[in-house]
Amino acid sequence: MVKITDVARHAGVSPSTVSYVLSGKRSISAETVRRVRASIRELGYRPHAGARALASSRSNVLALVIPLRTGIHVPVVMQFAVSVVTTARRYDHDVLLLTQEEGEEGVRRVSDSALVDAVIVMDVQLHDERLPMLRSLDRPSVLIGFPSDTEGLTCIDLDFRATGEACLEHLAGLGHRVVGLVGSPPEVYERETGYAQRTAEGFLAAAGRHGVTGTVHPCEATGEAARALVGRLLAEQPELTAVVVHNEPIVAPVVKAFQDAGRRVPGDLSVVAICPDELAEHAELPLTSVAIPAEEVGRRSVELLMAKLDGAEVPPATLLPPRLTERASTAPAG
Amino acid sequence: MVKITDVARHAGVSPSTVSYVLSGKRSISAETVRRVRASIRELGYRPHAGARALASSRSNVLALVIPLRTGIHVPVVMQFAVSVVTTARRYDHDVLLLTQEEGEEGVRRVSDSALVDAVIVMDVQLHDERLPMLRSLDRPSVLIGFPSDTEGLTCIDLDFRATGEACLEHLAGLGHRVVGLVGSPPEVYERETGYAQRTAEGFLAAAGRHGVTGTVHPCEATGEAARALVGRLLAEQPELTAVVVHNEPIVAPVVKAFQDAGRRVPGDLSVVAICPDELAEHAELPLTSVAIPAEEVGRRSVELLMAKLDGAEVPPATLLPPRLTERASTAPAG
DNA sequence: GGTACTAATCGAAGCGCTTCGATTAGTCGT
DNA sequence: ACGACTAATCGAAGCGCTTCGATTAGTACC
Repeated sequence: MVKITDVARHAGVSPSTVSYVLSGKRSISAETVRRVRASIRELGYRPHAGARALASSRSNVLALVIPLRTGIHVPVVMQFAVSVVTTARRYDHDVLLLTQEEGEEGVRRVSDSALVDAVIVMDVQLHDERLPMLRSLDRPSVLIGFPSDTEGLTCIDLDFRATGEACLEHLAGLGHRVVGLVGSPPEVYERETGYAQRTAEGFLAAAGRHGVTGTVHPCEATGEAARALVGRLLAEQPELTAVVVHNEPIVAPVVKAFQDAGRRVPGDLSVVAICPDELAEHAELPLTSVAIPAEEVGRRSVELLMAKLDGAEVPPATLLPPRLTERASTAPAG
Repeated sequence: MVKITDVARHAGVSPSTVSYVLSGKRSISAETVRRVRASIRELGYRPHAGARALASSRSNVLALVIPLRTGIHVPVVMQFAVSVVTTARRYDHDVLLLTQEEGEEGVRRVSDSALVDAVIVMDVQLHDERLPMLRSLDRPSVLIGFPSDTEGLTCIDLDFRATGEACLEHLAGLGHRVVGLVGSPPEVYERETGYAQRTAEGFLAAAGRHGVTGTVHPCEATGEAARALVGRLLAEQPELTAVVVHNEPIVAPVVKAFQDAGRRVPGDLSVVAICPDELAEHAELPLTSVAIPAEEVGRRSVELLMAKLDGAEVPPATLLPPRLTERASTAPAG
């Protein structure tokens, strides 16, 4: 193994000079920098990560905690993880993968042992049991999702309230006057990630502002439940001309149920989905949708962490604006 | 930060004794072990990962290189990654996530800097450009998939040859005499992972042995291509009573195309898929299939690496036997 | 020309751990 | 009772790096 003293000898300087060339923390003459760089290249030198971490108390590794719960859309998690890794590399950091299975203990372990410098936690619930641990951690962290109490934390996520508004406003703009929100399962509205409530709030608030009749309908994530709900909607709200679907697994079933009931999409009924883009794109009928911006959330999380590691103040809450993409499932109200 | 000397003082022993209690590399009296353990717990001591890595030249971290290419089934990658992380933890190791984007350079970097002790590389191609690097690496590695030249490497994967055989034999056992293999896109049969060829070989070999007419049909991974192929099959092989589909994205389209052509599945036509279990299970019609054993591959990869790190000899090639699960898409030949 | 800088470099200490003798007691066999 | 072990423990060296003065030389100012 080639070490810093080898490089130093080869370049005719002291080890500390090599270190300063690498870190740029002191000024070194251009000529010396050149020689040292050449030696490094020639010898194929790589600083020993452990030694560096020990001496500098920085490991240049981030921990990423990914969720395993069922009901999580796997491709989105993956997209997010890739984005985190890619961005971390731009800041000369690597990413350690932790699963939620290990829970609190895992984060504690890698943090207390100084294996990582900072932590990203995905899929944070409204009343997440990991919050006290994250608050007491002596390393910066970023949460994906908003707990009910964000005191002392840094959170980032899609702005679901604005998303609910955007969906309704798109439909209102097309002339729809009676719009339903097909939402998450009922229990999600009490606990969990909080995004369900926020979407509904935004949806209803915008409906109020635009004089649209908006109603919210929680729905289990099964095809059956979706068909049953559509049946009820058709019976009870004959004026309904559009729905927003915020429940990934049943996006397709809902559309199909309306079609099977003789409604043409988007001729008789417009549909806006809140779901990953590739799901909306590759549906039988490409759907107008607001995407989960996994790539951006991942990138921004890392950027926030880097700022925190540099000792900078960062906004405690980052809400990403929704982007609505028009596809083939929405049309002006007939 | 609490360090080993703190624990030593608290327990009334020397630091080296604490270290030996932790590593078990020398015998320590039961009483001392008890006291040291108690102090560790009481003080909340965690060895500093960097210091440990520096002193022991072991980081207890594995690198996992995941693929990003399109055409890779994301949930399988995820399942695999989770299995690697979970198993690694059982051996007191963590997992560093690398993307293929970084390529060779990434592996070199984390390996040469002693950030990781060993490497797992997913999605290895027949003529993978990373092979020379992996061979020259001074750390153990395990490849998921078989390159054409496995000299000096440790590889593991589903036994695709046996998989092709198993599919055909299942159908032969049900009395089918003319069976088609709907395979990967044509180009995959030349380069890439080699699994396509092996499956086809096994399929044809078994067909020969059982006196079955077996034919192989490469197919692009689009619904259109699938429909076109099914049209041709129906026209050119009227005797055909079963197909094996080894091309994830078009499993459903192929089934649908046969149904649309008036063939009942499995009444008139049996279908065996080679694809992830959850895809076969959750299809409209649950499909008889051979699964990609992602969990097992992940687990075994880590076990192989741990053995190599212990200096043990391991088999250069591990072929996992296929498991065929009967579901609703196969029936005796009418 | 002397003080006061800044730029460039070096040497040494120290980060927290593991590991290799060395040391001390105790056990056994004869 | 004495050499020959083994079990249990300690002390010190050293892993490869960063960082903090200290040092030297050169520049600027009045």
